[in-house]
Amino acid sequence: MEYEKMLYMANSEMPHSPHLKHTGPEQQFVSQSQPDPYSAYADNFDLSLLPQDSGIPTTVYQYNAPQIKIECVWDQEQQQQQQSQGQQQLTTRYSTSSSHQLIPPPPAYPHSVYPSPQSSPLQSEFLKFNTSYDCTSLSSPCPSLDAASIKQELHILPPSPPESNCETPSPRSVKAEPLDAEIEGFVDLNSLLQQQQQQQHQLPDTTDIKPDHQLLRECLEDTTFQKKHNLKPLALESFIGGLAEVRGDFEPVISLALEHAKREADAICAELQISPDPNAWTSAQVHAWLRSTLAQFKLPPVNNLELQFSEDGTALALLSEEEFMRRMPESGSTLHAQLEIWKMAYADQPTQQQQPQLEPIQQQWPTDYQLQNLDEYNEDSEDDEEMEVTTTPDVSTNTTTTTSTTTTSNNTTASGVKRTTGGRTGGGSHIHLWQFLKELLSTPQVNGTAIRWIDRNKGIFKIEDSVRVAKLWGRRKNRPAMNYDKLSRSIRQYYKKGIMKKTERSQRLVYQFCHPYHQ
DNA sequence: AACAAGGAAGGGA
DNA sequence: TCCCTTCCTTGTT
Repeated sequence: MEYEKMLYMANSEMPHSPHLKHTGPEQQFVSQSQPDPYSAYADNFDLSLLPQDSGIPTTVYQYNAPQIKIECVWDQEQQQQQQSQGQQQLTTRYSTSSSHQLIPPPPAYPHSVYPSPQSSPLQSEFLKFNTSYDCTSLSSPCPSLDAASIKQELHILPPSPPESNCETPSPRSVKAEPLDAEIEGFVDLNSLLQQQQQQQHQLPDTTDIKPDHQLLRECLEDTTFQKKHNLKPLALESFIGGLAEVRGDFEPVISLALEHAKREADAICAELQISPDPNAWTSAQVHAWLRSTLAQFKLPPVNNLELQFSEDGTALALLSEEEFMRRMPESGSTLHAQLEIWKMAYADQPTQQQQPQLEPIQQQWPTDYQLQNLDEYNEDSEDDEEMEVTTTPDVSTNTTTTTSTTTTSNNTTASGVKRTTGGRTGGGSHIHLWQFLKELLSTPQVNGTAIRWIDRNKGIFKIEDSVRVAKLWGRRKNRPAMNYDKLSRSIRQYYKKGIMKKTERSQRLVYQFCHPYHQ
């Protein structure tokens, strides 16, 4: 169900324009007005074309999720048939689909699970979620985003931008080979269908049997998510022109997922009277958050929670997933992943939203308006003038806007290194470059294609996408002309200051933090 | 061409 | 004064 969401793009307008619509086996696209603009969502997935049994390619990379829609309805036989019927419109519309057909996963990978060489906490969490997921919950009329769904959406992150010089494969090439560890993902519909069939076999006499992909139908017909976020179907034409053009469309989805996380967190903040910034939590607030998250995910309560976690928020944020797992084998992964989402969500906030802990109840996540600006901030716009514009948060949104302050929260980490949580002021930021790089490194789910750890213990990291890292740095500092040449010059200044050093074996784009800056 | 290294000048807090 | 930013040259990959 999650990949379905990727087909809809956040849009500020209702989808008044005619929809592409399947009308049955003929698969004719017709233009018609819809009383309910969302009613076409389920129709876009003509499940009658799916075989009832196995034998269909249901394991797909998330990246190519929209392609499953094409592939399911567009096998070769149908193509020939429809061409012979002279359905010029459809043929034209899908004339390039053959070149976009899903390439089967490499044979080295198992059918249902593509292992990730560097499975992130979020990925592992999703895998856990995927394998233990109760199919019946798919039909829930209220598909609120839980952590797993957010995580999955976070893993649809597009690869590096076209102008990038990194080695990240393009969306086209990504289909044919193992993906970058940080962006690969999959949807195993086959396992879902098998679970559904098993349930049907186990309950042969129940009247609740749902034939003909009823489960998927219910999922697709459930437009609560789309209505809630005013989403519209993704125009298939955009795929004809190449996935590169679609790349930017994924970013709103990512922001949407982040927005969900932030809003959920916002509610929890209000309930627990805690800051949205985990680094600002006291030990008691850490315990409150842990309990709340355990309850939220219906995880078993942990005995001696206070004894197990004596850290404050700053120290908690530094704990590894392994440490979480060691302390809480059943829940550690989920809690760590959830904490990563909180950290990532808070790190993305503009400075005016990052306030000291004086009034935690007033600390809010970005408003929709600010998230929109965040999208602009994240996208690779060449229009640098746009970034110079300072905006005032829109008080008409449904979150409370607080009085703007330009406080940058400085915390001291457990290692004693001063840590700044990435605030931005109107004219740039006081964040140091090395702190910014660590910030990027701390969110591999988002920035793993741009910068990643080579050896975290030694503080060695590699800039995979120098252009992107430089752009991110320039945007953070409000320096539109920033490029890697300048950024690397700044990094080299750290050699003299003892913040960074050259690696033993000099490698391009590989740097190393000096102790204790990488702690 | 992209990157590495480093000198020099200057700006902003 | 610090921390970059910007520009530059030279050398390497």
